[in-house]
Amino acid sequence: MSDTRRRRVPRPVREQQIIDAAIQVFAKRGYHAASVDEIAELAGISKPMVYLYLDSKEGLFLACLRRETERLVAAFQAAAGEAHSPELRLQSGLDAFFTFVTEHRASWVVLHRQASELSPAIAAEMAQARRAVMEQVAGLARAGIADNTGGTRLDDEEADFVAHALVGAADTLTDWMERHPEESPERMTLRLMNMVWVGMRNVLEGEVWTPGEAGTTGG
Amino acid sequence: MSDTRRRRVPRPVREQQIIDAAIQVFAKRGYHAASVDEIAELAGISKPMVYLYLDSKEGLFLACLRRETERLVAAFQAAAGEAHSPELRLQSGLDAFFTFVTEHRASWVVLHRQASELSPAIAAEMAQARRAVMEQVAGLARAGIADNTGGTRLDDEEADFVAHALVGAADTLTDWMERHPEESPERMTLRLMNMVWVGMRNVLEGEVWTPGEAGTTGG
DNA sequence: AAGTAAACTTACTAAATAGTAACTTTACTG
DNA sequence: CAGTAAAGTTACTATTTAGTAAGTTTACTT
Repeated sequence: MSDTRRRRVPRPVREQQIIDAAIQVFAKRGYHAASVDEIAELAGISKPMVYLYLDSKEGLFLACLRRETERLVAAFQAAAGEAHSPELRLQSGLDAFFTFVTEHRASWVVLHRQASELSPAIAAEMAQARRAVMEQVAGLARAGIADNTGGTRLDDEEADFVAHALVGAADTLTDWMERHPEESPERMTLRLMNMVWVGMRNVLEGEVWTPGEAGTTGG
Repeated sequence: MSDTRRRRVPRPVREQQIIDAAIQVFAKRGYHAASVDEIAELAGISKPMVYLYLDSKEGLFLACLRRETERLVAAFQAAAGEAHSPELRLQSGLDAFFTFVTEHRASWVVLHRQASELSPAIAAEMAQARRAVMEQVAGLARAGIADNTGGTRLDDEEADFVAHALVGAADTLTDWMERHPEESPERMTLRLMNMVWVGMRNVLEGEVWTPGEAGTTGG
């Protein structure tokens, strides 16, 4: 309402608007089915502007990928950095993740659900972005469990296993969240921690689950 | 070597070969980037045959989706059906899942990593296929936990939460498996059960994880 | 060994769309 | 109030690729 006909937007602002639009369209259609024309239209400009500012469709996608990865990792780190124990850091980090995904659903789709159909250059950058997220979680898992058990340290392989399981669970749980809009990110985190935390300790303590011993360890 | 120039294959056989090829190409390139020409060439025939037998690109993709979903669900059910307790059924089911994914990696990519970029018709079928898999796991989770705790029953919402977390974890763990080829499906299942099973019981028993109580319940 | 139906091909059309060349318009500066 | 650089446009090309029409070849029957 402040300015209905605000043409002539300065470049840095326009670039972000283009990326905003691109994220929506990429998420909705997928990389190939997304047309640069549609992105340009949603951004309120014509196609050549997109090419002038972002070089190519691939460059545009990479810009989206970079910006959103940065935002997600920043949110995760900011949240985890505030907490005082490793366990609380994992909680805060998961919380930040669910909050981010709730508020930027399209971003997450772009970041995570475009595994195939991409050029090698994009695939490489994608893998790296994924590794960055995974490394955050793996770090917390490793530190958290080591702390709880008094010094024993998960080796990188096991921490990585845990991180993959956690990120995967969190990812798919975003589908569940869509059908349960009443569920807050905080409650999502609690539920997931409930499911996973005790088990994570078990893995480390050698308290192995074995088929057939159902119910003998608990309650 | 049995027959170097085996032209003129009967239709049912050729159809399966086309679907085989399509799965590889769809998994490698994604739905849109995959060209019917490439699929035809990989199948050892020319493009019009694909259209004659499978109607359209969409029909071809749906055929892939249906056949592989059927196979996965069948493998899961067969494995789970053999076991005698709900807990063992979940174990067997997970085991079957990891085995399937190991042996048919491309199928899993097609089934699971093509969320966007699809026509409404395909998206609908995809969602249904996903629900079928999810329902298997949710059923086992519900039954398994109810059994262990002596009759208390997870409501559908919670069983669904658990199922989403499990399927999501298993999905992303396939990435981890790729970098750990020495890890058998059986060991994957054990690790995941270790991480998750005790926690699942906790969720149900109201043994709530709360921030700050780290390490008070365990060893 | 014809006859025939199923298996298969070549060679096209039509549409979509990434990317560009050549231009026009606005806002700001001296 | 010119001059100019940044912001923006229209109108094209070149390529890719889903889908088809019209024809050819092989295997199997009688």
